[in-house]
Amino acid sequence: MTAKRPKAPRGTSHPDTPADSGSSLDGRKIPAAVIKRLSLYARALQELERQQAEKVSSSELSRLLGFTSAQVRKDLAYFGQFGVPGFGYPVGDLRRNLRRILGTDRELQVALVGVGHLGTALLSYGGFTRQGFRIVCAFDKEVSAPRIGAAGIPVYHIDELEKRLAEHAIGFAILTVSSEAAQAVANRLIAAGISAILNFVPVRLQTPEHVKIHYVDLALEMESLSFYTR
Amino acid sequence: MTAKRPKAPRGTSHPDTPADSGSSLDGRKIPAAVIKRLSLYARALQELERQQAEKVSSSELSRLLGFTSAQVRKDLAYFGQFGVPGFGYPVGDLRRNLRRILGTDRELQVALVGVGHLGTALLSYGGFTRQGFRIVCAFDKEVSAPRIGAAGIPVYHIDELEKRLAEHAIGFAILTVSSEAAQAVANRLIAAGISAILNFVPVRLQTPEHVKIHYVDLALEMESLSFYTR
DNA sequence: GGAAGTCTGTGAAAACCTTCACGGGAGCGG
DNA sequence: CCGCTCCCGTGAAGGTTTTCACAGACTTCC
Ligand SMILES: NC(=O)c1ccc[n+]([C@@H]2O[C@H](COP(=O)([O-])OP(=O)(O)OC[C@H]3O[C@@H](n4cnc5c(N)ncnc54)[C@H](O)[C@@H]3O)[C@@H](O)[C@H]2O)c1
Ligand SMILES: NC(=O)c1ccc[n+]([C@@H]2O[C@H](COP(=O)([O-])OP(=O)(O)OC[C@H]3O[C@@H](n4cnc5c(N)ncnc54)[C@H](O)[C@@H]3O)[C@@H](O)[C@H]2O)c1
Repeated sequence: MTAKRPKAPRGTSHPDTPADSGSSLDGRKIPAAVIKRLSLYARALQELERQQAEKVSSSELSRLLGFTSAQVRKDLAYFGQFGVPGFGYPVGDLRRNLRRILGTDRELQVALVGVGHLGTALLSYGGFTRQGFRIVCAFDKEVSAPRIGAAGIPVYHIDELEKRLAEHAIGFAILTVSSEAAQAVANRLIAAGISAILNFVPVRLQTPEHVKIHYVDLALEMESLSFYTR
Repeated sequence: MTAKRPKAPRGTSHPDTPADSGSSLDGRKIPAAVIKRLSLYARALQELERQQAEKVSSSELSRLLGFTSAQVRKDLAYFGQFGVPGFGYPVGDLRRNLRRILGTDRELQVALVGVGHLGTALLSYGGFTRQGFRIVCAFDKEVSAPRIGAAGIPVYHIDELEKRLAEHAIGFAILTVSSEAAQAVANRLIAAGISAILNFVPVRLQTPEHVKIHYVDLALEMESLSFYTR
């Protein structure tokens, strides 16, 4: 008899690809949504600190950001006891703690790949530095010799990628190349030891588990808005 | 006796501000996350159609995007029965349906306010048009006379906002002004009848319920990545 | 035309996330 | 130092989203 051609990996069940969400820290599991809110708390505290506020209650914070007060308390409680009953949270203290938790208490070195329209706009944005990120250098394939780009950031030819990443101990990349180049560039970044990528290219990247990717997908946001207003 | 000063609206319970998610359509409630995935399905189908694929199964789609096949089926089932058992989903057909559901089967007219670094990059981006959006005109306060900006899009002084929005029947805005101006500009947009805003400014906007706002918050994404790689 | 195999749609279960509600600790005023 | 009030931390409840698992519908191939 002829052997049937094996169509697929076989097996009765197909576990598909699970959608991870959340990471564990210290034993407990932290929902991904909590981390995003942590950033918002940190930013609100920055503003409060600027206003010389000494304390803030969970309900004040929640009103400022549009959450419930219970959520604020629960989110913060994942990471320790920062509040004082009958008083609230000490602003400066909590802010310092959040920055430590998020890892933004130290300046993070970032590389940007793809100095086109969007890449250039990002290079000239001062807001990142304010939040503890520094774009140290940028790369493009259309650069014959190193040059100084927007905001005084050096732009190198993509061939120098590996060398420069190592030189500056960069662990973090922003990806704004064209769609066709995205996967190839991502591969090189990962091979060079990058551990996180903020990807503006509307392409789902294939990456090993240990590399964290966040997508910023503008067309998706627009379509989503479109749905809600039809 | 002296009357105590009324400290707060009173009441023993404080219902805080609830966090909405999802909207109702046709009676059922659609999770917000489903809508985002719908956009991704639509884009994947666009690519499949380009490759002349005639059909696609939920498991193929799920593999392409990194979800589970059950999720794909459930998401699509919110809106009707598009699949054929033993066959899969007809690519062209499903794509047309998704575009209709998302409202991207017609071209949507969009205005952009704040033609700075980021605004200019967005103006010169062709990808929106491909997805069914057209940035019709842009506004800035630093424009003395109407001029033609990137990609041939006219840039007007902000004073002309109301007039031009009405002229082009624009219902949709992208906000890339400076932080200080964001709330004021949003107010004007809303007063002018805009129903959705894609906001790049890291400021929580106060808006009436019927206006849908999506935030693109790059610093937040960076901080979030930072947490996961500490 | 029939049998084997594929793949959808969907209840039910599980996982996950948010809100409720309250005990009790901390400040504060007297 | 005491009592009163405020507000945190947290188990439990409630709600939402994802995954499982399967009946049945459709295709395909002989
Ligand atoms: N511009 C926008 O507003 C916008 C909006 C949403 C998404 N995006 C996405 O961001 C990406 C960039 O958009 P853009 O408008 O800046 O495009 P762009 O064409 O202006 O810039 C792309 C840059 O990447 C460089 N590049 C291409 N291949 C490379 C490689 N292998 N190595 C190094 N550099 C390489 C090009 O030389 C170019 O400078 C695109 O994927 C686009 O889909 C852009
Ligand atoms: N550039 C980036 O990469 C980036 C990244 C993340 C967030 N953002 C945010 O996007 C916004 C814009 O950033 P940018 O770098 O393009 O800044 P920018 O200063 O280059 O541009 C802001 C533009 O808005 C215009 N403007 C200010 N007030 C206005 C008003 N009342 N009416 C009309 N126009 C007005 C200014 O004239 C200027 O052209 C900022 O809020 C920033 O926080 C920018």
